[in-house]
Amino acid sequence: MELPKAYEPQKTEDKIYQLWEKSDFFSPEANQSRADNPNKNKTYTIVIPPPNVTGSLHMGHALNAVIQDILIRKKRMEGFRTLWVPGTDHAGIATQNVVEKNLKKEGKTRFDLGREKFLELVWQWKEEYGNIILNQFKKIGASCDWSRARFTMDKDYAKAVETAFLHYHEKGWIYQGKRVVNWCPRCATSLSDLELEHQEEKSHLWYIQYPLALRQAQGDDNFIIVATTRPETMLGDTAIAVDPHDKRYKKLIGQKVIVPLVNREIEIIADELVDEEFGTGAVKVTPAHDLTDYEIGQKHNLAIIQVIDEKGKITKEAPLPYQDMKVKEAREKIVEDLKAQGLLEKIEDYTHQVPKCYRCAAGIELLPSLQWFLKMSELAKLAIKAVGEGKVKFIPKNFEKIYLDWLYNIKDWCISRQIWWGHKIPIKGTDDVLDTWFSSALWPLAVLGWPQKTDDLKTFYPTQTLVTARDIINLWVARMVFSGLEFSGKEPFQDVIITPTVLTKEGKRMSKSLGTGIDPLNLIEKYGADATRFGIAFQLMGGQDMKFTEDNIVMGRKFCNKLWNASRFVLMKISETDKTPDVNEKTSGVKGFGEGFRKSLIMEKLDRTIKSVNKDLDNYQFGQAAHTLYDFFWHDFCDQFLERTKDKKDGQTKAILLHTLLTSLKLLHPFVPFITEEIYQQLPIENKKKCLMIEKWPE
RNA sequence: GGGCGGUUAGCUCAGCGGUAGAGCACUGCAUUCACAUUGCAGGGGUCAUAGGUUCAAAUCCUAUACCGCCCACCA
Repeated sequence: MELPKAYEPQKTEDKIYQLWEKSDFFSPEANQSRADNPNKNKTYTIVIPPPNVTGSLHMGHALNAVIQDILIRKKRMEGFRTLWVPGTDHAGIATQNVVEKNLKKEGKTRFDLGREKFLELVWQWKEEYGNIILNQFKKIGASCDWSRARFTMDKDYAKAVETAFLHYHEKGWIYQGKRVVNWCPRCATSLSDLELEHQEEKSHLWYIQYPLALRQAQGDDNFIIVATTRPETMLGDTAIAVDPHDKRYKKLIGQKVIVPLVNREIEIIADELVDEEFGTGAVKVTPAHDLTDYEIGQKHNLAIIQVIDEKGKITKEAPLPYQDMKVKEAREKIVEDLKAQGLLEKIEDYTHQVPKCYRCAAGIELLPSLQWFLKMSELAKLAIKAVGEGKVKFIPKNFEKIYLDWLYNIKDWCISRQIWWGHKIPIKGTDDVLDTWFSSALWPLAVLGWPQKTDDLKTFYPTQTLVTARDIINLWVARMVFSGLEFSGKEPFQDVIITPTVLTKEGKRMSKSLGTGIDPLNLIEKYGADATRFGIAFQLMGGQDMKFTEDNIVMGRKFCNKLWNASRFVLMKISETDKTPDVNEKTSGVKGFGEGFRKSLIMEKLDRTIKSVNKDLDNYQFGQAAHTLYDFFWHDFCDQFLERTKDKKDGQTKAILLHTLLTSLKLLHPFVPFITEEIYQQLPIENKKKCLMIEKWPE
């Protein structure tokens, strides 16, 4: 068979992917063809981190998919019953926002449509776009079992969510209460702490005089000054607090002051939570709109006056002139009014971190709201223990700290959201839906059929390896660990590989809105999926970040071409005689070519390469393995050995050529599956399998 | 404010106690014999800075400076 001179990925990849899909070897039922397979009763399962139905493939997904595919393909060749479960996440707020945005183009809001109609639209969106990203995973060569694809709002999945909720409820861990929560005025919903993003903002510290209700003795100040970053919340002040040890204010404790503009009389109280070093050492207390203030309020039995509502506007609890103003307007007017009354002592520049919604970047308000909470103390203990005892391991290990720090300081989880797209809270009279992460937390269990006692659950749970990004270690990974333990008694996975964050070459975050992203599909189109995969893998050297450069993909393409042409050479060389060398799975299986076969330099190097690649992959050192394979194949095999065979025609040389090529193809297959499969299909070997994908992995 | 990671050739990164390496880029030569997406040869680095440990430090320790990320109720 004549191979073209240059490898043409565009002509090969779809064809090869179809070959694989037709073979059914992506499913664990079909890939156990070898009788001599010592691993045939062992399973190896990965569940994909389900991408949001809003998105399309970005470099983070590509990186994530490449790693998982390398792992699963190697295990499959080792004879494990491998299962890689794909799927998508309904991504509550994110998806709802996308659909709302579309609606806005027609000048409508979701409230114009009503809940039912709006949800129909979201489902339509899901049907239309939900699988796009999964199809893009196919482009990159992902060997998922597509027949087992799941969506977090499938009917069965909803059953799992309901079961989990009711289980917690029965245990008394779920409660409803009015608490000060993070509120996104744009999305009109509560958010958990993990759903906030902090952004630095240049603002001011306003120093405001609060006049004392009773005039003090001559010579004393007749007011107390507080410093605040949020003057507008003074409308809801119900106390002034100072550090109990602060000598400056000792004699004022217990005195009353008048809240300017509001004319409410409030008390000066003492509380340990106040830091005498900051500002003036006196702080206004607004229990309705600040967590620390809320805490102080609880201790001192302060009234909670809500002056900001769910739309980010000033409520009727505030004086008339400010009512219905947006927070920002109210702030400006209040500062002006204070100035006019001579109560504004000074304004300082002040830079601080302000919370924003992680889905829409709107400024977060803290306000009292009736929400559902999940008690976390016992669940956190489970998750801590799993990592503490080494049942769940993070790679790299230092990410365990992020996980543990969060769990040690855990607060109860606000699980209700006031949006429409999601799992409804299974309690009558509640229209709220669950935090999208409540359902994601059940992913490894639910995709395998839990709470039903399915065969899949029995066979493939717990899974082995989770490959994910570090920004969802707590949001997702920690919650999967305690969910898995609570509902099955088993950790949902053993190893958690935290992938590097893909940055631009300049070291900036890749972002769609900034236009700094690189579309992996463009790379695939331009260089081929294998080149893209190899380029990515080559760069996976264990750093926390990865400044992405296309140069590596260029390298990947060159390497694939080298692989292609070396294979052409070997095939030409072999066809110089009629006799096809008898190459078996093991080096020793090559008959009739004498001792020289095993003792040749190239065979020794091949052997070292096999050992090295196995060791690296066992330790998840993907980049190192790729480098080793590159060096061996290009420099040892092509530059050295292959050059020296050009004037040789003996059988032994041919056997070594074919054997080394075949072994290299096997080792390279997890990295560059398409081209290796395409070449394998052309090899004149005995006992040829239907696909390289299920050939025996070299050990 | 706390924590984590980074700072090595023009660029992206390995090396982590014993005479500086790879890919890409660059220079010269070769060439239609698997591959020009090639081969051979080569140029290029006081390994962020300052101290310290050691016979020996890019590599260990301590500071400092930038860069990135995570966490945090200093109003």
